[in-house]
Amino acid sequence: MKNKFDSKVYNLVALIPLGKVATYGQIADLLGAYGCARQVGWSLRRLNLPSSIPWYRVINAKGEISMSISRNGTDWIQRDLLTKEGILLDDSFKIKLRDYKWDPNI
DNA sequence: GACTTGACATGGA
DNA sequence: CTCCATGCCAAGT
Repeated sequence: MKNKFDSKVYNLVALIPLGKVATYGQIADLLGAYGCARQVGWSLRRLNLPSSIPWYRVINAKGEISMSISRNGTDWIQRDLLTKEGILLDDSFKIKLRDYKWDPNI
């Protein structure tokens, strides 16, 4: 929580209802930083594990899980957590955004 | 201190 | 829907 940006990201991500997912674009937009989706991921990337934030509910616009390089192998854990929450993936390992996309209370 | 990379989004092809 | 190129901002090297 270096700046408000990070705090907002965590707060917003924490507000994502269980069984729902949000895209970086939505998070960034709600933060008022339209186009700064990368920073959203950056903030999470720095403080995800030591936090109780459901970062795994945040995915990219393609509906895929944001798995990067061997993040200690937490990439598959993310998929597992999502599946446990009822967020199933299709054959292309893509989340059905049509059904699981979070509807932010504007 | 400057350049490159990064868990992305959007628009065009 | 997928792939390429561009833009945003900050951290890492």
